Order: sequence, then C-alpha cells, then structure tokens
Amino acid sequence: LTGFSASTVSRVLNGKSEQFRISKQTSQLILKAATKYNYYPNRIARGLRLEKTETIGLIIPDIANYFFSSVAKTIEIESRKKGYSIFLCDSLDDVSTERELLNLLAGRRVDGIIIAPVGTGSKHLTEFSKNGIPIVIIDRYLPETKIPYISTDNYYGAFQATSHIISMGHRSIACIQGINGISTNNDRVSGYRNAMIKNNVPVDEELIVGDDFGEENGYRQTRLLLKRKVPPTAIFALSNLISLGTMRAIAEHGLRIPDDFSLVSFDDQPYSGLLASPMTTVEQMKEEIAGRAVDLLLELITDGSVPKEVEKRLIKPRLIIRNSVKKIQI
Amino acid sequence: LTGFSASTVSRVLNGKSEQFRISKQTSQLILKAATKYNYYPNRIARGLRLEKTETIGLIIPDIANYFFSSVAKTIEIESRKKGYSIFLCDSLDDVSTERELLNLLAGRRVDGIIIAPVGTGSKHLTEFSKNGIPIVIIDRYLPETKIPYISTDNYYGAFQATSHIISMGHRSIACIQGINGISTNNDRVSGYRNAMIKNNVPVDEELIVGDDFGEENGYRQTRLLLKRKVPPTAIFALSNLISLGTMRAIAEHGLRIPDDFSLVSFDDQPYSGLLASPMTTVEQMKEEIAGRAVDLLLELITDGSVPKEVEKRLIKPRLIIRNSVKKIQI
DNA sequence: CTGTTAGCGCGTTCAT
DNA sequence: ATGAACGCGCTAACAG
Repeated sequence: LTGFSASTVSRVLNGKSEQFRISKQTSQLILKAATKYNYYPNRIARGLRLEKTETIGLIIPDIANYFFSSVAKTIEIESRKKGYSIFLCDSLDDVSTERELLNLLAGRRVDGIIIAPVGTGSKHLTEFSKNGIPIVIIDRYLPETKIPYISTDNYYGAFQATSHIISMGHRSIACIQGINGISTNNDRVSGYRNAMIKNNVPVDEELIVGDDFGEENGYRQTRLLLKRKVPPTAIFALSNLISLGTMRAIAEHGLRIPDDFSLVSFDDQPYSGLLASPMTTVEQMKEEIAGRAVDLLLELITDGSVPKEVEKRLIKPRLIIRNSVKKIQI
Repeated sequence: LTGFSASTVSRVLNGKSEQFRISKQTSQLILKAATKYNYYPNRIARGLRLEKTETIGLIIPDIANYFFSSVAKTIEIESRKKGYSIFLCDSLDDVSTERELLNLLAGRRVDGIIIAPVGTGSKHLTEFSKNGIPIVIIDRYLPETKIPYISTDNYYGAFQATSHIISMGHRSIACIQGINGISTNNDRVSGYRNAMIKNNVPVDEELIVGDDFGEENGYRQTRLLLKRKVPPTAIFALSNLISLGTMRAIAEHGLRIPDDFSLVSFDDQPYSGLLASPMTTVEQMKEEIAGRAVDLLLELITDGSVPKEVEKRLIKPRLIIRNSVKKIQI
C-alpha cells in the first residue's frame, strides 16, 4: 500500500527503523498506513520464520477449580504483558491426557510450558523436557526431576494451621488428606505431624485418614470420624473440597462450627470468610506463584533453557484466622 | 528418514493414503517411523500453508469466576476433541482490553472466537466481525448485532426464582441487580418484574436496587434494604457475588437464613448446597452453553461463516430449590 | 503409486 | 536508505 518493500515495512513495524537508518518520513508513512488499515503482522508466518511463537502452553488438572483458575488468570495476564499468549489445556486430572497434551503443545511449537502435573510419576515429564521446550512446574513438584518448580510451602502452611488448632486447646485433631504420594499432600501431612510432635501432642495415626482431594472423601471420612467412640474435636482438611464435604457431614450430624466442632482448611476461597462461621484457612499465594512461574519460564526461554541451576522455590502460604476453631479450656 | 518425499509422508500422516493409493507397505513404514521418532507435524507451518490454525480465541471477563471457568473448561475439552486448541484471554471486565484482545487474536490467525463480552456497546464487535473471523457470543448478548449468541434464558430463570419466592408467601421481595443495560441483568430484572405482576404482587421500584455484579454491591444494598422502616422479607440476588455480599450483611445484622430472612441467588456454585442453610439458586446450564457455542462456532468456521440465519439461542436455566426461603403464612 | 514444484507471510542476508 | 532473494515446514497442484 505504501509502495515500499515488505522488508522495509517489516523493519519499521519491528522498531528497527533506527538500526537500518530508515528515513523518518518513510517510517511515519508506514506506521500511519498500518494503523489506518488496522494491519497486524501474521503471527503464524512470523512464528515459522523465527522458530518462536510467543506462545505458552498451560496444563491444568481442573480449570474449574478456583485455585487453578486464579493462577491461570495471573499467568495469562503476566504473559500477555510480555507478548505471549496462553494455550489453555485441561488435563482432567488424568495422566494419559496430560501426556497427549504435552505432545499437542510441542506440535504447536509453544515456546514453553507451565504445568500443574497430575499423578505421582514424572517420567514422561523428564522424558519430554529433553526435547528442548522449557517447562516450569507449579503446585506440586516432582523431587526426582531436574525440572524447575514454583510451589507452595505446604509443610509450612500445614504446620502453621495445626499449631493454631493446638494453641486453641485441641489435642485430638484429625487430618483428612488427599492423594497419598503427591508432594502437595505429603508435605501437608508432614507439617501436621511435626506440629503435633513439636507441641507434645501425641500423633494418633488413626486420625490421619482419606485418599482424595474431592468433596466426597471429606464427607465420608468426617462421618467415620464422628462415629468413633471418642471423636476428635477438630479436623484439618487438606483441601477446600475436602472441607466442603466435612462441613456437609458436620451439618448433617447436627453439629455447628465452631461451637461443637472445629475446622481449618487448606485453600482460601472467595466464600471462606462469608460462611455462617467464617473459616480459618491456609491461603496459597496464587499471584506470586503464577507471576514467578511466568518470569522463570520466560527466563528459560530467553536463556535457551540452560539455567545455571534448577530453580526450586517454595512460597510460604498465609494462615487466615477467622472463626472456625473453638477455644477450648485446657 | 524413510527416504520418501515430504509429500508422501504428509499424505500418509494426514490419513490420505487410500485417496492417493499409497501402498500399504509405505504407509506402515512411515507411520512406524513417525511413532518411533515421536514426530509431530509443525502446526505453525501447517497453519501458514492451510490458512487455518485450528485454534480458537476465548475471551472471558474473569476466568477466576466459577461460571466462566466452568464454561471455559467445557469449551476447551470439546474444542480439543475436534482438533482445536484454545487461546485463553482474560479481558479483566474492561472494554478497551477486550478490543485489544480481538486484534491480538486476529494477528494470531485464530479460526474463530468465543467471547463473553464486557460492557453494553457492541460496535467494536460488529466492526471486528467484518474481517471474516467467525464469532460466537456467550453469556450476554447484544441484540442489535448480527453476531450469533448462546446465552441463558435469564428472563425465564428470574421468573421461576421470583415465582418460587412468591409461592412461599412473600410479597415484599427486593431485587439486587448488576450492571444496568446489560442483557443478562435486564432480562433478569424483567423476569422478576413480570413474575410479580403475574402473581398480583405490586412492584415496588424502590426494592429494585444495585448497579454491579460484585460482592460489595450486594453487601451495601442489603444493608440499605435492612435499614428501611419496613424491610423486605426476601432478596433475589442477581449474581452469586451479590448473594455473598447479601449473606455477609445479613449475618452482620444478626439475622439468619431462612428463619429471619429469605434469599435466592442466580448462579449455582459448588458451595451453594453446603452452606449452613443450603441456598436456592438458578443454575445456568454451563456445559450446554459451552458445548453449543463450540458446535456453532465450528459450523461457522466450516461453512465459511455464512449461515442461513444467525443463531440466537437462549438456554433455559434450572431452579434448584434448597432451603434459603422461609414459608410464610399468608 | 510417488515425486517435483510452488507458495503461504514473514524476517534476514546480501546487495546496492 | 531501501530492495531482492531466500527459506522456515508444510500441503496442494501438477506430473508421471
């Protein structure tokens, strides 16, 4: 349209006018025309030529889960600021889907991948990472791998939460866990255990129950706990879904929080503070995790994926004390 | 690697062996090699050649909102089944961001766009749709445009909800609305109004309040309503965030649901049934909306965006009756 | 039954 | 200060 060659237009539009000593006049003309005709370079052709798509794959076990959708939001926003777009992929908490997704994203030539991995194995991830596409793991981590991760310091969070319950006078505290073997879960259980020990409260292994992060598990385990000859006085639920199940069971049992029973949950939710009895929770620093993950991934992409050392960072969560734990006379 | 030409490999890998009468032997060989070396065609080059990226842009006002993340999940899963990947874009409920996002997606040569639009204007959307990229609108709709949409029958949902409250004996029912001027909101208000009229309950315009879908609006308006000389006996909250605010205000006021005050909310949430008093809600058919949006968009993409007539579909929501409305003696 | 050629729209190298 | 030529990896048209 301007009469100039594609080369010149390309240079101007990529801000290389100075470098190529293109006349002010020409630059202006081209820039104006671009605006006028609402021209945007074809990113596909650009990607092909540059072998760089400015695209990031995001693999999430369940985007409908508030924690993940919050993290995804920050990742998308921060990435966009740097010119990157996000391919959203939901792995449905399924390992084989996750595996397919990795290949799919490789086929789409994403510049990097952020993944909240599913399951306990990491072989396919380690294997995949050899193809040169940088990966950053969030949420969980796979200790055996050399893949960098940004995660919550789950041990710390669980330790704080448990210590809080103990400080309120409780000694019979149950812990309803998620999937055994996943770092997220195991670190929380460790935090719970060590808080008990450090505070000289005997750990009753029969009070560490459950096997899933879902609501049903929380419901079932709570019912079982309440049926014991001597039920615990408090429950530490290792996920927000578990705590929803726990609340349902408690309500059905005719008990009220915190008067008759105490509860602390991992994962703060928008509604946590607005329940009939505002719930004390461990809040993960979603923005920080997401932001750091993006920064790290972009560093890996820029540096050609050869960092001095593999970054493994645990971000401390925050205990939000509301009103779901009863103060007991000791 | 196999010694065959790129053309032959391309044909085999695209399942055109039969069509081009490529020998079984050759096909097998190529397929095996592809698997062995974990070869995936470069989708970027493919996109450039085909002028088709098998990519869909998804613009959402707030992906951290459960309704949208649920819809996004289904959209992603259904699209993937058809070979499409999703570019997730969060418009931050901001019109100018939304505008940028449209251009960004056009630059990335997405084959189509699904958008939950922000604001009341539709000029930029209508304008944009002229460039040939098919668009499907969800959640809200812009009546003036020729852009197809899949949305909830908000009028119907509000009518059902209000009728239910009336049937429980209430006559002084407030309605806390979201942003005035948006179809989603206005249809709900109409449904509320007409349900009142049809049931011979006078409409008190002073009980239709509010101006935002957020929690703060729900809180503020509820406080004001409760301070009236004669407060209403029930509130119909037009979003889940509004109802959270309403609940907070009610609790602070020392009232309990449903004994002292009744509440019905739009948007069912995972926690809705698990509150101290399980909440009666209007549930939008998220999967159906998302699934239909994907189907429709893919039709538009395939048909070259020239459908016989513009599809405008409203999907009936479902009233989930729980226990947040008190039965009043008439 | 398979190969050769050409071109999608860019950015870069080389030339002037 | 600018343009021509080339090639990124793919698939469709043409050739045999």
